Amino acid sequence: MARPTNTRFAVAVHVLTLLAGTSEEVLSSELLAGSAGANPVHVRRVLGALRRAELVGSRPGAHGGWQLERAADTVTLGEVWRAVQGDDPLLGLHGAAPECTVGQRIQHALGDVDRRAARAVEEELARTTIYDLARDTRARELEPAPATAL
Amino acid sequence: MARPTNTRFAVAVHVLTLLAGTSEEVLSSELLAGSAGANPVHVRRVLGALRRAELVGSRPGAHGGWQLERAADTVTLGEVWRAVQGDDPLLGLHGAAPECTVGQRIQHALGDVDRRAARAVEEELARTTIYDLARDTRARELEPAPATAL
DNA sequence: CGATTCGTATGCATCGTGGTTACGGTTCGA
DNA sequence: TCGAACCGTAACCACGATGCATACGAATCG
Repeated sequence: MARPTNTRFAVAVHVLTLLAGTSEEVLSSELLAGSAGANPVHVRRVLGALRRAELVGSRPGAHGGWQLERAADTVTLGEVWRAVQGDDPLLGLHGAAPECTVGQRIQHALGDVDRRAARAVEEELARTTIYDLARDTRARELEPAPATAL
Repeated sequence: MARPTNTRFAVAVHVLTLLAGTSEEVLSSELLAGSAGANPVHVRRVLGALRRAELVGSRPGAHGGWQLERAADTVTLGEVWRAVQGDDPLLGLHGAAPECTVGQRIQHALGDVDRRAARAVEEELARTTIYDLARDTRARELEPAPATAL
């Protein structure tokens, strides 16, 4: 929740955008980590989750690396979120007193609320694709840096 | 992010529901903490945020305690979320390599995505009020415990 | 066979979270 | 007037999650 020092989603989006925008066949985790500001092991762990979701593929060995498994405009941020986040609760739960029936009811209701909120997030994130980000990034990259930058 | 061990929102909703459902004038933080499965200091910290949002009020001294400042059916969970969570990022950010313009663009885009997701959560949460929870809880409390209970 | 890169386990430092204790201020009632 | 009951907040501590560093094995290419 809430206040996540959790960078997995951001790293995943960052890496996927790079993979979508490159002309290379594959990119190494070390290169991706350098751009994302993380270390290669962390990037590989995140990419492992994305591979289980069949969003990316990897090739070991010399000249190995990572590549997109699907067209960038079919990969929504909602899928990325689900791949990285799973079914973890979004809002956070708590442990009410077990002897309090009221507390149990509230916990149940909060579970519903949490699921609805998680679905709302996924639907909102589904409105953006990796291609959208790669296109925007590339477009701005070609501009001569607007005077109103920052 | 989101794997929040953060219980503030849940505690806040729990406590507000209790305040909405009681016939007492005020409830002490010790009583609220007992029901919510937390300690009084934590509850007071959460209630402090809710008071700053003018959702609840407190009265010190003997026979003091907490009470709702507004009608329960006008307090949405979206307001509670905002009061407790503030503007903290929902999805989590990361620190891209500063020398990488692509990374900066992605971070900027992720900021937009995060704000949109946070707004989606608030709008979804705004569909439920404390009164809804208090009513459901009370209604079920009066039932003779359904046979399919767990 | 050696270099490169993935895959994963392990240990570690850091930080957020919540519990605990403590102390001061406020209100009520004896 | 004084003590009890509460709020308000600070300080410290323990626990768990997160991410980094290192290491080692497996796979692939030259």
